[in-house]
Amino acid sequence: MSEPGSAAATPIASGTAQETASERLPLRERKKLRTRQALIDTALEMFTERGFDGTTLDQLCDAVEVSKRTFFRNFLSKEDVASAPTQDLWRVVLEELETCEPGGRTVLEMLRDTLLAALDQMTAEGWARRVLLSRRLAEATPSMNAHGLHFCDRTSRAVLAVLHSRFELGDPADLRPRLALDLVVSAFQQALDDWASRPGTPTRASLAADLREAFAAVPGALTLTAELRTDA
Amino acid sequence: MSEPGSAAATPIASGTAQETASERLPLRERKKLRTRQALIDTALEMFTERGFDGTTLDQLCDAVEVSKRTFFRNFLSKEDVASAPTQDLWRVVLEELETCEPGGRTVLEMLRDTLLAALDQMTAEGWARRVLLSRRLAEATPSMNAHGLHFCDRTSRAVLAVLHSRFELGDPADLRPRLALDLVVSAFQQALDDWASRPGTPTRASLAADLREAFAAVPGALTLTAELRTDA
DNA sequence: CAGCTAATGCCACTAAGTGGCAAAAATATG
DNA sequence: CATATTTTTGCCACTTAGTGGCATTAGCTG
Repeated sequence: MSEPGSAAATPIASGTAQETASERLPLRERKKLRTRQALIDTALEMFTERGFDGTTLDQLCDAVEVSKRTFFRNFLSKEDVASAPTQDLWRVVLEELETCEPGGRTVLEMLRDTLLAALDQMTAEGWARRVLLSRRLAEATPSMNAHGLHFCDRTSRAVLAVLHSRFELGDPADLRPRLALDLVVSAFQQALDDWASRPGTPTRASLAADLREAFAAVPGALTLTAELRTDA
Repeated sequence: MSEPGSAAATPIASGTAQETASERLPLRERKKLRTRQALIDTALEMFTERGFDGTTLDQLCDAVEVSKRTFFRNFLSKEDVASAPTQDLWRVVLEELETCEPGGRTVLEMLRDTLLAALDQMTAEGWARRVLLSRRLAEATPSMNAHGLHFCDRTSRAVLAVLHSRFELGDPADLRPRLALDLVVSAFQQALDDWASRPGTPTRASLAADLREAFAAVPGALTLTAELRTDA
């Protein structure tokens, strides 16, 4: 059980009041989650410090005191461990999408709001910092960028499947839903880039602001025109 | 000289009339191009036959009678060789973009027309078939899909750079150009998917038709709305 | 405490990708 | 035509990502 791809998707109903969502699990599960988190944190640190290619899996596993075999029971690849933070967000997006109501909005607006709602739920300690490191690594490392893009693509298709299963979108061969979705992804990526390249310590709130700004620019993209430069 | 990434970007001015663009090169260059093309063709064949992961580089190199070292002087990775056909198209898109005139069109229209113009230039024998095989492989092989997506991303940025250098697009932090570009990429991918999944033997002309259709759907993507399903 | 289950560690193995250097082929030069 | 020069190739050794098998350990259950 518990294949690498699917994170910890087995949260047991909580007993008391406030819990970090990982408490009250059987000891075994908690231990698993701890090593998983240790791998993510240490990987982000080491990759940032010595570079992605400059860090071997053996070094990472030594640092966390875990066998390489165990690493691959938790993650699909070396790239995978470093992109885990972003994957958390999209997993929640998918969950949100399962229960949201259209309420007269366009698909684009609905997806934007879902994304923002999911972002509001990323309350885990240090999440913003992890996403930041992850993003910067992706920019600097081709293979990580490729992996992230691939994940994005798979997630897009999953989102599209949920849209089609829950909503009436007419002809399944209609190209518009995927165009709208790719627009959402584009806005998200762009917001993330801007957010990550800003100096200082970005917060979840500032990411939300960047997201809103990116979405606001969408309508203008269609009518944008260009003039030949006169200078240079 | 001649790094793996940059294909044959050194076409010498032709002497006589009609030439396949690779003639009249020094013998050495022609030989290089021949082995390169042999690697591409054989790779597409073997990958399609026995699967991408079911074919080792050693097997491919044996079949073409070339050392593995030579393979890596021509291509960046195992994935790279199989996505060469698509890369050819985008290289021409970039060239076209260097000389095109805005002529009152929107950026979106200009990019669409450039893409169609580039497509018109893909006259190499069997190009359509190669793209078809390449695309189907990408759909079936995660690592190839990731590689293709990464290439797309890099190319997008290159296109964006050309746009900014040649045209007056206002604030460089403006988000609209990239949104427009990602829309173009989305339409392209979608057209390619539809084209490749159609039965029979797709042609360049039918790809052009799919492309026009995809672009026609763009404006509707913004205003698309959804109703909750009543069935199921 | 005994017995079961599942995660882990260890070992050996395949295959992608890289670097170095000598052999060979193509081109330029006398 | 022979030779010097430059470019390309082949070969070999090496690192590292990723996988499969099996014994061991640690958490769970009656």
